[in-house]
Amino acid sequence: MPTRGRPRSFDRDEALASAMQVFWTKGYADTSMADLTGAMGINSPSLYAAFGSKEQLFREAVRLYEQSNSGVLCDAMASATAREAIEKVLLATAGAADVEDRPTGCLVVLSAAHPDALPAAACDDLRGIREGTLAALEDRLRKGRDAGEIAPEADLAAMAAFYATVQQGMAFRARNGATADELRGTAGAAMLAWDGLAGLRRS
Amino acid sequence: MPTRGRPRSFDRDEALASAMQVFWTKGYADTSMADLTGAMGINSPSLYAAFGSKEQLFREAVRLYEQSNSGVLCDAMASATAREAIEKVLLATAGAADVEDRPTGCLVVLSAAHPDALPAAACDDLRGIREGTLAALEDRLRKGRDAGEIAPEADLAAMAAFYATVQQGMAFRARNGATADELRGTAGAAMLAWDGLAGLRRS
DNA sequence: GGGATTATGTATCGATCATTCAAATAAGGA
DNA sequence: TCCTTATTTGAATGATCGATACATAATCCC
Repeated sequence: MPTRGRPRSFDRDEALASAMQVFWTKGYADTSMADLTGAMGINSPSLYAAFGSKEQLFREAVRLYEQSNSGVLCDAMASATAREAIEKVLLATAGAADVEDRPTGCLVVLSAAHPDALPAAACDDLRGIREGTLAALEDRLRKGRDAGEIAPEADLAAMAAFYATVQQGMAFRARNGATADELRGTAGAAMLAWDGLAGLRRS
Repeated sequence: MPTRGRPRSFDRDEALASAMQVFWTKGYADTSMADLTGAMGINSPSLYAAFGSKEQLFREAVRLYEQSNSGVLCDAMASATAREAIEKVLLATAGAADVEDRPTGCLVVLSAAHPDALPAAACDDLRGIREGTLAALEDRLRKGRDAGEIAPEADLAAMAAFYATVQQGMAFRARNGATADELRGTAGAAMLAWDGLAGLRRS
């Protein structure tokens, strides 16, 4: 927007990405301004001019994270069946543990381990994202039920909550060293509950 | 031990329990000495004299937490069947969300969301506890397999990892407002994977 | 009661926290 | 070229961090 004045000497998007990595790794409370300016390669006045405050920078980092990952969720939801969609989400979560130069475990989940340690607005942002993901899962299940893949009496909210819980648990395990293969095993285990949850169990 | 000198004016165990609650709620990084001394009702020199440092106090709080909860795990493991044992663990985890005057979610799990933010020794303690829990689950599964409840070819490590993952996910959801009933639903959902995991699925 | 010993409250340490001030610098518009 | 605007660097803000020094208070042993 501002065409006048001294031009910014750093790439705002790159700096934001660097900040996201730091928050992702250390969490909000334990990330200091020195950590951020060091990783971003700028001095604090530049950070404040470009992002406003540590809290606003965090919220923007969370937004970037969410935008970077929403594609994966959408792709998974676009699968032919609800079962495939859920399975893809879990497998994608597992596979992320193998990507190099990338912190392990979901930023949105891990950041919310101690909500009281977060600024209220940031906490609300995170909850909104989690609720959005949960709603996306439930919506996809509903479509699957309408398509006859899931019994009409199935508890779709409980089903979505279960798979979200598994995904969140996988985030913790990934953060603490679990390999992608181990997590894929867990994803597969969770899918073994599908028929029972979907009311398709042959008794 | 020291029978001489001025006696301590506070109950060390009570103070430790208070400290545990603070660490449990806010996490290690975001808990300040002021938080601790306020909750414990003592001044910082007394805290340092009795506990050594913030880090040592945290580690002791973790030990207290583990001791307070190991009974529940042992009781569950003592169930007649491996299936019951696992189910009891999950239901106990769910039920804890309803207990008043007690932070929600597992301290050991939630504290490990950002391992880099913890002192190394404390991080090792937490990992040890998690590995111990995992080993307990797997041992109980092995006993169940030996008793014929689980197929010989079942992957016990993957099975234990799955249920540990669910438990960790439940800890996270409890921390973010899930009710005990919602969590019990998730526990029940996880148990629907049992037959498949145990190799008992009738095809 | 006197001396040894340990805990306590107050007051503070240097370091680091998030944030901002001030002066120098680099661009566009006239 | 000079003015305006925006960003830069470098230093410094008050607050809070975890951790202590010191003098006082309370107990036991003798």
